Amino acid sequence: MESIYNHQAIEDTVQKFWTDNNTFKATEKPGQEKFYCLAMFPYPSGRLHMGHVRNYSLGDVISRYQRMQGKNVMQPMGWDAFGLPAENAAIKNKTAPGKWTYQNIDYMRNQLQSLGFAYDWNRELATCKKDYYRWEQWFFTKLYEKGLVYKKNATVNWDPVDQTVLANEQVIDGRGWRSGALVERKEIPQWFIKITDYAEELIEDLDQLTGWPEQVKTMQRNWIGRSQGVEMTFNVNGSDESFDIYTTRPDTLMGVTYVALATQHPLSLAAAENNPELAAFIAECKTSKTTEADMAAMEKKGVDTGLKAIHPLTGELVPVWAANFVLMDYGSGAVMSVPGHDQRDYEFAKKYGLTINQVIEAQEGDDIANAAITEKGLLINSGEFNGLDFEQAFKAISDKLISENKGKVTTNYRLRDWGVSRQRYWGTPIPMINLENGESVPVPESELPVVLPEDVVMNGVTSPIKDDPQWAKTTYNGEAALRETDTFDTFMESSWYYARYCSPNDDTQMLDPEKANYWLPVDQYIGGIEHAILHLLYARFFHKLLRDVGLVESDEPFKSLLCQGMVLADTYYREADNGAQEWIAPSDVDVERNEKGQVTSATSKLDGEAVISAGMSKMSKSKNNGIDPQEVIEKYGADTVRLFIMFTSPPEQTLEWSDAGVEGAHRFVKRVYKLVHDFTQSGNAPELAGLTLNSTQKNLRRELHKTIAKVSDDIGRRNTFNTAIAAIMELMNHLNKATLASDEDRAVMQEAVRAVVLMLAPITPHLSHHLWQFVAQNKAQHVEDASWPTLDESALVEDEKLIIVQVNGKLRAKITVAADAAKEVVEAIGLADENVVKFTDGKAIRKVIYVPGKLLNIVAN
RNA sequence: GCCGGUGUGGUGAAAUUGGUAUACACGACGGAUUCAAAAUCCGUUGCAGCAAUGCGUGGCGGUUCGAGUCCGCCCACCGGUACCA
Repeated sequence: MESIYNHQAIEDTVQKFWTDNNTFKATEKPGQEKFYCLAMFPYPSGRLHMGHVRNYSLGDVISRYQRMQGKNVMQPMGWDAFGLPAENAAIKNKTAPGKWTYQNIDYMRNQLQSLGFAYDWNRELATCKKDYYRWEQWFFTKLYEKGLVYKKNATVNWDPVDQTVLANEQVIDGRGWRSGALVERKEIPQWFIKITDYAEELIEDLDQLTGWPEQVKTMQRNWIGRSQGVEMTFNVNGSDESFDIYTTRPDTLMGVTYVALATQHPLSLAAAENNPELAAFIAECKTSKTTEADMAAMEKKGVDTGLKAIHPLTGELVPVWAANFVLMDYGSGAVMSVPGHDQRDYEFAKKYGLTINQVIEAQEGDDIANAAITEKGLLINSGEFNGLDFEQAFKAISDKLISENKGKVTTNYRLRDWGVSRQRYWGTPIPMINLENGESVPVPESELPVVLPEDVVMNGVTSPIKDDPQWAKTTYNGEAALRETDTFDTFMESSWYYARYCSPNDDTQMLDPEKANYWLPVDQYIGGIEHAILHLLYARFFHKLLRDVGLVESDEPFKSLLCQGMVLADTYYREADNGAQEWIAPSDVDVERNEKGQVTSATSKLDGEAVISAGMSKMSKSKNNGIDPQEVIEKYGADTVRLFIMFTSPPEQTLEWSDAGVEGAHRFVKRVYKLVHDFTQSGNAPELAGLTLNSTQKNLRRELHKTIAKVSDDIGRRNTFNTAIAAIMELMNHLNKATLASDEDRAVMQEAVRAVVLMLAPITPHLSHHLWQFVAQNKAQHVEDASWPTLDESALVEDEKLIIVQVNGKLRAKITVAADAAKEVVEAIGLADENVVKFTDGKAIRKVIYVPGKLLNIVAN
């Protein structure tokens, strides 16, 4: 064994060993407990950043730990390869999205391999390959046959200058990022999948997911947003027209003083024909933002349509307004307004001088003159319903509406159907054909896949398959027809990749049910908390669709979920002439900070000009703030990088990236190497069995087994790898002070060194592989085939306990007592303590609280 | 806006079930080794105070013998908000 730690030589050799021996190839073994460990696959953005390193280190540590527990582990890796950044990069670098993507994959695969992750590379897949997306197309046509797919109009961001649809991310301050034009809302036909048909099951099955973080389940529950309410019809005065509204507060129905319609509601549009003010308002609203956050934050505006609606219970006429906060896409495009009891309606009514009626009793502190009374209470000013509480009023009012055939009680969901159409090139072509008569039909199975051409030139505006007059041309039943030129939302690909990994090369079917049912569900899924809703909800939905087509048996795809916190880095930008933001990498910026750490000035290293500091945000391609691990890997080695990222904080926590401390991790790795080296040089070490230990040796063994207990719990149950590493560091501090003089010393050290190497094996696998050759009992065994160290409970026994003595909750003494000392004994020793006496002298002892083996609190006054 | 989360030394963080606040590291300072440096090793390190001790976990208030942990209100930051992935 070399005396100096050479990370490069060790890591190269060990990685070659893994490759040559196919160490991590996974196969179905019916007799052995399986463990499917999956970290969310990356978008091939070009280079790994520290967020990836964190994500994949977590997955690898868990995989290797489970393998040491005797499980049949499968850990695959692949590429979420379709998406918007490839198009942008292609335009910028004058290349094709496909070429750019494949280059990135090659580079990033190398980076992953250099980090030593235990992937079964035989299962690698890339979603942009037709072998993959053909099955997605096939599945979509199955869903179409099942009636789960439909087409309807939906709103997109339209850039009127570039004549193209923009993603939300490409709209900055209401303008297109390239053209700078004011973006408009535009309605275009798009394909939808009926996720709302599964809303109930998606909410109910959250209860089965005991291995999921509560916060993620809460977010999903709120997102799906089940509510009980009443749907009712308002008739328009003096016409045959009517419209429906839904409310969860029918108890406030008697307080309705106006109703609000979407500006795109047919009644609003009709009323605008001879109302120039309304027409102007509708036109103005065409440029309003489409995202929920912008909608909620914008100023609430409206215009009176002049129409009057008939209140379904009182028959009174209430004004009908067109308002910018009501959306035509969602629900019925109309809402009832109760300004007395809804804050948004209240502010709107105050602004436009509309009537505010109070129909719920005020609680203490409420004042209808200042704000709406939004909490529930007894009804007033509601005629026959006065005095009823919420539940009674809900029932009485809904019963009345039902009996008069004007409404019904319904369960509603906030969740909307999944719009899967994108007007982009770099995605899975939607396998539909549009006929001349306006109908759409699925591409017949025999003609699948619909292949996306990869050898294209991007003009920066239109999708190449939309530009090409030939690509869409096809025939259907002998008639000329056109293919759909939209592509799928990339969440489609990421909704089933976890299942495809079970039979990645099957070219006869989407999934091999036998293999899928062996491996699924995923035992441990790991990914960023930013996917808590969309990706994880779509994947859960897809799994249920796969089940209902008969491809899998389970109800849920991911048994346990570990959501890592984002890795953040500073962001800097500069505004281009057209108002677009040009993001500058933190490594290219010189920063000055004040003593609070706030940025006082930031300048580009490239040209010395000032740049704008935009705070911390998650590492991403779009903000150009990813920190590439390559430099650190080369300098310190993969083991150090892995150890550092796992040590630096618990996985769920958001991490503001800083490499301060990476040298400390490296120092630790070197200390482990040196300890093992020195031990191997110290002479023959017998096995422990039969030896008699002195108290120093016994104490060291206790430290060792306490550490084994803690590390096993931290990794196996708590997923707190940082504290596991801290515990090993503490043990190392003890071991470094131990002598190796006697056989007994060396026997204890041998046990400790073996345990340390094994406990570190999931975290620093190259180091452990290398060191295990020198310390294993069976020198022919590789560390990948070794078992997790066993805890010796008998080594943990302690004769004495440290008791904290408090007076009135404040620490006054620490006493050591026999481990089995009775309360009376501990109390007597505690009360007699000199410093305790000082604080109890002259006071009456009111109470003594004893927490066995831990704490004594004396209450005196 | 709404939903979810986070806030503890100079820094990353620990305290697992309400029981010693700051483990383990980083940095800083002092020392050993060295011709010197790097590397390595040893020691000190929340703030105030000579000390006893007091104060101290974003802010204000509460529950409790005892609160970083539980409850209420507030502030700041992060994620999501349906076309970034």
